Amino acid sequence: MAYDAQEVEARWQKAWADAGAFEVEVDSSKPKFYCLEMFPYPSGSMHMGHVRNYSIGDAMARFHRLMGSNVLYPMGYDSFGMPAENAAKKEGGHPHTVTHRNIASIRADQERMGYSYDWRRFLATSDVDYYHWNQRMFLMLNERGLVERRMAPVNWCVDCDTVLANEQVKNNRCWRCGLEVVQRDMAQWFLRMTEYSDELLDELDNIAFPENVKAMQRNWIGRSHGAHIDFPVAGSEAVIGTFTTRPDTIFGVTFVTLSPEHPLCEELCAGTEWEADWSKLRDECARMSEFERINMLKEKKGVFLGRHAINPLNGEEVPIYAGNFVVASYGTGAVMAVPGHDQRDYDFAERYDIEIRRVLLERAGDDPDAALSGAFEGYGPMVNSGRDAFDGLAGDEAKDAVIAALEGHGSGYGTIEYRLKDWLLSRQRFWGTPIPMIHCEACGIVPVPAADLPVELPLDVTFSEEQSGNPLASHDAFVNTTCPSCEGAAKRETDTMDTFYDSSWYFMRFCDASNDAAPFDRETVDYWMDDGVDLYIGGIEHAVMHLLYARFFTKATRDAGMNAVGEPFGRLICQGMLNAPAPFCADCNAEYHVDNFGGDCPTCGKPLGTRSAKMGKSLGNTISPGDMLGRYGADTIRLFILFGANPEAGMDWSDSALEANHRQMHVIIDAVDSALSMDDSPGPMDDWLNARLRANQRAWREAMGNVSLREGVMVSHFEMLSDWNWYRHRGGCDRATASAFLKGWIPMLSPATPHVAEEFWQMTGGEGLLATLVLPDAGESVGDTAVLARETYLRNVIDSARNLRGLAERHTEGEISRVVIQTAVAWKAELAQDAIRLDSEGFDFKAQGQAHLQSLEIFKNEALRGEIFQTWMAMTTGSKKKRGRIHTWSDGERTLISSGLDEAGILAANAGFLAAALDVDSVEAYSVGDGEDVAGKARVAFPLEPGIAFL
RNA sequence: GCAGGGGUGCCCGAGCGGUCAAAGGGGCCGGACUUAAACUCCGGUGGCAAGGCCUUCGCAGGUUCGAAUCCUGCCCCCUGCACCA
Repeated sequence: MAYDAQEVEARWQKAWADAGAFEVEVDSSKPKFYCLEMFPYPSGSMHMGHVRNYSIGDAMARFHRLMGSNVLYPMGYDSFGMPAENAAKKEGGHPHTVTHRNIASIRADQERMGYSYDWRRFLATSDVDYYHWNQRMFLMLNERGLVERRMAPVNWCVDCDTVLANEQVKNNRCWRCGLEVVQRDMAQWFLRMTEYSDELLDELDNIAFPENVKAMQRNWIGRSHGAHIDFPVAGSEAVIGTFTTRPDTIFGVTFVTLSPEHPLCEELCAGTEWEADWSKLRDECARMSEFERINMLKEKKGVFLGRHAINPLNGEEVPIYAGNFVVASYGTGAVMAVPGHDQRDYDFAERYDIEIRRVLLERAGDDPDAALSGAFEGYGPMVNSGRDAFDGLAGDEAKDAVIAALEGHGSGYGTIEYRLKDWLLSRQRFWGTPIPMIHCEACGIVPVPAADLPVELPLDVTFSEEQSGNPLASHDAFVNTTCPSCEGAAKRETDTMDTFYDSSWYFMRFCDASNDAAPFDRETVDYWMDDGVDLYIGGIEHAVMHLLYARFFTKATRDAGMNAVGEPFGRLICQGMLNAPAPFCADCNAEYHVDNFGGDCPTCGKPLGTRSAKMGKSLGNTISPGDMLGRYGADTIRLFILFGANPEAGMDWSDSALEANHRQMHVIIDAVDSALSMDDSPGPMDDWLNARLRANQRAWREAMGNVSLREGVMVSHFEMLSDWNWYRHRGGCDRATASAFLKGWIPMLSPATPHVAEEFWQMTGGEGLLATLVLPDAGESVGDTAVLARETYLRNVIDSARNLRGLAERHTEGEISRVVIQTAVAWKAELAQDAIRLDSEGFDFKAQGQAHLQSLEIFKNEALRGEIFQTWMAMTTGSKKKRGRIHTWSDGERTLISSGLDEAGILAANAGFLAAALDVDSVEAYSVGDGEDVAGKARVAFPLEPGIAFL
């Protein structure tokens, strides 16, 4: 077959589309498989990261179709967001136009790759028939008390002109533009995600996410068990509330630290000599840049506020400080300081010469008065509490006792703190879902009634570079409305929703994408979402944000009765990085733009080397999918991507490997061609090929089922081929066998290289489209083990002979021209059979092996005794370095031995083939004793390991 | 600092107690085919050696009859979080 990838691929893509091959509906008679890739933002054209993501997903979708599943595999676009708005400003258009242009482009790229999406389910979140349902869901969340509007200090990005959620701030910088984030106080809309903190955390134990993703989420939620403890201020009505995870150290408190922004600070020191120092510290912290903050980590600073706090359990007065290391937004923004048992407090106490007190022992029985040379942060029995009830208690017992005492005094209680904050939802941007709320002077804030939805984004807005702020706010027709409650004049909310909201439930919309009466139908979603999305593939960058929001949302809709499942994603696969070579300076440990290839390091001037680095714009080491498609076609790229690395592993782009994969495509095509031109001539290799097909299919099913695509492709695109080659090499040429082999093989080719596979399917006269075939399980035939083992035996003999050949050449004068193979003498084979039988009965060879041997008839032969003993030991117990053969023989080998394999017969029957494989004129094979003992090999001959002599 | 994941032959990568000098691929070398190959096929690719032995899976120890695989310590790399009380 002539291979024109462009023609073949376009033709089959059209055929699949015409046949609606990938369109699915709920069908409870079949197991479902929901395969989903993380929602792409349509940024123009597809990049290699996308190609890897979708090639993995498509292979899995196609595999599960072959396995008989009803596969839901949809595609759509997360199309709200700033880039389209910025592009619209640049070209003086509307983000809607930009968005749809980009969607058309990326979709065309995806279609060229041959991905098997059910395109009827296509959706774009910026289309009103999607965001309508965002608004409906918002009303639902509001009714359930999960929406809240409150003043809050928010992270503000000046460049993006909007607020950011905590999750969207990285190192105090905007996740999108990298500009430093500033704090502002604003009225904002929140979703009360913290209502689900515990479930979000606890359910992580039960879901199949990669460990690192779970760790990141746990870390992000940051649940700490501890106690709230109130420290009254001496000579004042004020009380300092603190949070601690170590109530067992309360008797070691020697000062209390407030964050400089804490409202009590000013109250405590106003008008005193201490005020100036405090306000200096506060201002310093307020205008601290990220860089300075990191430097500051090393320097713990504090100022005394001139007042003292009272330890509620022992009445002691301890000084109150403001400290730059206390975070205002975590816990209460105030910390009880225990320098003896907290390293940070220890450092602070040393610097300001505050008492360091031991109140825990490292080991029971230690000296309670032993000085501390650093903080002991472990758990140990309490000492020096001054109260009998506590000394000696340790760990949880100690904590519980202290909490009980605090609760008894009314000066504290056990509590739990979370690092997780509510989801700040509102954005002061245009290109997002309008929040369906109305501000009425008379009635306050009123939700838009469901019947009045959707609140649509106006299309008659012109964007320009000069504009600042949110165009919605100045769009009178949008803003001015009437109050649904009093019908008076009112104004619409002009904030729009964070785009992560859109992607928090899209996987449920895909299940029922054309529903125009509700976000989705419950029965439909319960069918597809049972146990969650079966395979969710995407990047690690969503480990916290998207995956946490989506989990929260699914639980909220579950509690609203909209769906049954609580965890949206059953199995998550985070694809590894895609790397490509980039110039690298080893001395500076820096990577540079590809423009520097072959040049010198811009920093130190030394010649640059090369290193694999994450593919990206900044280094310019990207590969264009379009170029590669034009050169090699989709199938080659897909094969390269899947065979290059397993989905979760990092992967290096390599032009030479890509070319090698393209050659592999040609080799497979040649093999299929050859299989189509066989004669009707059954031969001894037919059974072997059939057995290999069955064994390979089993291995392939297992690998693919585990998403070990590299292993799967290795079987389908490499091992099947080399088995075919071996079959031919061994003289196989039967039409019926070849045809059966192709029927089994071609479907295995389709997950990775669907276009050529479909072409082959047609060439071989396969029924219908391969894309919709269900591949029957080939199972296993009883004789397979023995058939495969016989061929393996032959190959092993060839391998050993090849290994020996080099040696033989050095010890033989003249050219080697023939090989004599002596197979093991009959009594050795009988011993082997005996050993295998005993082993299967659980015989203890160490304890009874020798006695058994001595009881055998053959052992009476004194001349053979030494050899019999050696052979028996080699078979059963083995030596120090090598285990007995009964432990190393494969099932196949045991079968061969037990069935009394005629080794010499097999070798003699294949003498011609062996001679060719070993590059000699002739090969002679006989059992030891049936011919001359050439080169003394008779003694070496062992069952399945014949003596081989080169002459 | 904390957490998660890693370090395997020239390179990429599998293996995770004995069948392991270690799958598979890339590269390189040799042979066959061919007018010629950048195609394809076959073989080789740690060292010595008539079947055995020595050295090797980040470094150093340990457990075991036996360790790439298990344990301890150390070094290095990647990823995330980071003054979280």
